Amino acid sequence: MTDQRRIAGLPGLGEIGLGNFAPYLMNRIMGRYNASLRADLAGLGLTTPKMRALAVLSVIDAPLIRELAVYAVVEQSTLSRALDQLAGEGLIQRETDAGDSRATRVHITEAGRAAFGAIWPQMAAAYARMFQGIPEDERRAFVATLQKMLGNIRKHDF
Amino acid sequence: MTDQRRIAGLPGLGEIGLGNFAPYLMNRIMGRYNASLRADLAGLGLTTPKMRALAVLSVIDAPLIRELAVYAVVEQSTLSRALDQLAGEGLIQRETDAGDSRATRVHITEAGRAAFGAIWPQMAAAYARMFQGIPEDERRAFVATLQKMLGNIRKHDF
DNA sequence: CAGAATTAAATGCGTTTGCAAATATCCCGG
DNA sequence: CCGGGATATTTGCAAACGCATTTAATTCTG
Repeated sequence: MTDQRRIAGLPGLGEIGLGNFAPYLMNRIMGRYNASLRADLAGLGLTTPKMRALAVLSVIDAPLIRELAVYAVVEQSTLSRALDQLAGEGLIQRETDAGDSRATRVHITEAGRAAFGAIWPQMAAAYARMFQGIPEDERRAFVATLQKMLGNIRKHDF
Repeated sequence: MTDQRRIAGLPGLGEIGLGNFAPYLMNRIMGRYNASLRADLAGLGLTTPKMRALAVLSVIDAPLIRELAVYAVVEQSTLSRALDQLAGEGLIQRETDAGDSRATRVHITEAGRAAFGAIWPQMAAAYARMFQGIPEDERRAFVATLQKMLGNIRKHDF
């Protein structure tokens, strides 16, 4: 089967090797990163979608919910429910868009910024561990490649 | 708040910028990659955990379930149930380990290889799109950095 | 070598998720 | 300016998930 595939012109996962297949490595790394963070978040009454919404909102002002869903990498229905909770806890506010009453803009509150501030050190620590021993120029090249990849994904919209 | 953080010596997410924060970019990219794949998988009666198990098993022979969980980046309890389904569909076989009767080794069947073969082209296509326009040496450097990162998180076990 | 502690895997259970459908609003062609 | 189609968000619902616990077997310790 593997041989058939290769003859057809498409190298199989076996030929590439798990440890050389970038999407595998990225899932593996982010799986750990996210699982680690989730444990920390639980102690603060946060979930991954809630934290991601706060993270984006700490940087982007008053996006529409559908934009926030893209930035935060959360399904819109999941985000909708996460925002219910965040609003109930006073960490964000929803406001109907001025020019389009279907749409909703989301604002972070001071309490929301404080909540994100409380987890940021753990995120930064996980980040630091991840890149430990990797020199600055290599980090920059890595991020530059990621940015190209994001551009590709956006363009092709998958 | 942001200023307080910086004064304390820790740059905030605002200073770094979402688009320069590697974990954010990686989550963003893999979020799309995984969501896209999930849609393709649904048509084949597969879920992400089932596909990941098959992917790893197509490359690693007869791992223990706990090893498979690590390689496949799936919670052990989730994997246990995914394996129930895969076994029911004849795509894998579970076998008690010879030297330790608590442990179970998992084997992929020919049908399992075929099932993975059916989705691999889509995975490969998503991979190709992701790295479109990125030259070979840059890809190699990127993967090398990922391998270092995986080493870091493994060593520190988070 | 008994029994405590550890490890592997499966399972119970409440929560979360994602898809699809519903609801509400907007935009455009005729 | 009316109706059909598009768009923004929410919600219903069944499936999936993850944590904690259970069951079973192994290993360590005194």
